[in-house]
Amino acid sequence: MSDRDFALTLAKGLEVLACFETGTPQLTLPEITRRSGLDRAVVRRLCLTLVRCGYLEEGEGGLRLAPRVLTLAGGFLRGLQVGRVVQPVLRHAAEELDMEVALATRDRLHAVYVDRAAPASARVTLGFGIGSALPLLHTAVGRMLLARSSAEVLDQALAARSPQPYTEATELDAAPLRAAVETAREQGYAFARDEFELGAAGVAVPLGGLGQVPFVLATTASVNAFDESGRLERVLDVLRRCALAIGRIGAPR
Amino acid sequence: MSDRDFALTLAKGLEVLACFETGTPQLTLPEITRRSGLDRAVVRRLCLTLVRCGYLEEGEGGLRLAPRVLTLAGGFLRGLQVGRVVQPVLRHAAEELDMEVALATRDRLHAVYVDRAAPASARVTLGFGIGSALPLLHTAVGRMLLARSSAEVLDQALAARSPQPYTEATELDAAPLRAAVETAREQGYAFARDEFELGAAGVAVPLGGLGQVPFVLATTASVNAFDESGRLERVLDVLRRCALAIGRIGAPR
DNA sequence: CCACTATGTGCGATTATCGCACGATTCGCA
DNA sequence: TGCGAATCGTGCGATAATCGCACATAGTGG
Repeated sequence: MSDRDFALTLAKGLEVLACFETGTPQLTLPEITRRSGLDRAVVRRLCLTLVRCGYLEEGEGGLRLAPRVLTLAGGFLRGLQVGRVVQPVLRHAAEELDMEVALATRDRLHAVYVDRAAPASARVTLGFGIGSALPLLHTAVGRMLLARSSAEVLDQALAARSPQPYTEATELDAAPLRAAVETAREQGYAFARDEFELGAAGVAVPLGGLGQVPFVLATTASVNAFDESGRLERVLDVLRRCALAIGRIGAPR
Repeated sequence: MSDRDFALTLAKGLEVLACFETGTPQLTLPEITRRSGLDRAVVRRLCLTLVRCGYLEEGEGGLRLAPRVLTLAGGFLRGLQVGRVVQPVLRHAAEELDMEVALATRDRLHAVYVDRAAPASARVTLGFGIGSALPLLHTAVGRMLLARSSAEVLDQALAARSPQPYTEATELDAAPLRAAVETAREQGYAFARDEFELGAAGVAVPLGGLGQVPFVLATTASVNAFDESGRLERVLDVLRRCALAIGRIGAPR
């Protein structure tokens, strides 16, 4: 049928795995069948394979991801030297700014946290950690990532944007969204507030990149944290020094 | 050939992915061929598939894991409510003890960090973060996990233990290792020092479990942090209250 | 009691996969 | 420059693995 160099069975198996990316703790066989659009018998056999390979495990009334996927992610993180070089820098910046600081990259049409640090004073968390996926269009991280991605990606993101707003401040029109990304590219940083979470604001700066994929450094805080005059400049300053300290990610090997 | 309910191609593809778990940043096609033992042409086609599905990306002279695996791990973590409930508890405990605190589980024959927090004062890090894999036999985390796993797992771990010691203090004989695990089971906590990293010591306590797989709470510090009399008791006390606060993991859904 | 949904699995046809083989290319080293 | 080793790309025929329909069972709720 399709390509000679494309293992269809593998792709379907990965498709099944991807059904769990949404964070649903448990999925039943019929649910996976619906989400993937594959044949019921095929899904069953693929799931059995995934269980035997240790990527899924069966709970009562459903399947869930196994710790195996963490080990895989660990391989990714170690390859990037996240534990040794990134984490200390983020921690330091988080304390200095008294804000949450994160390193993020892009997976398809989402921004994804690669590492993250919060200051000791932080009492409340938004619940985003390593592997959390955020929208590209309505967050500072996402817009900075888009500004450093190809035009095609921006088009795809706009085409795929959800018609439901996250908050009352969510921008839904294409033109202003394009403009926001363009602004981020021109001024070298992105800023967004209230569009994704009411009361939250974020700033993001670029950080070189690994191959095609851009990385960015971002910080999140409650909106009023940026009210103070000069605060934004200070945040940008710290983030940029932070970016220099981390350097070209994954480069030294 | 083999089972009717086992997708061989999918298993081989996962095998290829698993080659990257060791943390090697880049792998060339011939290297993957060697590690996996598969046919060269097969490896090539599987890798092409993995690239097209977004799990691998091609760098100069090699393949590496793509951010996609992070998104997958994010699904696992969200399913466990790690971001919202676990992380704040760990952070609090880390500050209270002024030590690194981690939640870990078992993947095959390794302990793997599910989440981790370090106190603000921490200037030096061992470089272990989410997804890091630690040996089961020579760490406190690992021994507590073994104490809560089946006897078969312990046997497998002993059979697979590396003949090279990590440090001069690494216990290599089977009998004392079995005894250490048994001790951990009896006294309800595990302690280890110097066996994995010279100068480092760790304590671990159980935390209920999700299905078959046990979870444990662990803390790490330099050996002399435990010299002070009564310190161990205090650490155990905090860790156990921490375990209660997290509760039966993944249970409330 | 029936309709609906979930589940397990046999089996024949299809076709995707395998893995050898041949050829091109690059690179290091003499 | 020229040679050998290693990497790489990819036809192609045979094989066997996969597909997906179909039948059968069980649990649930109206």
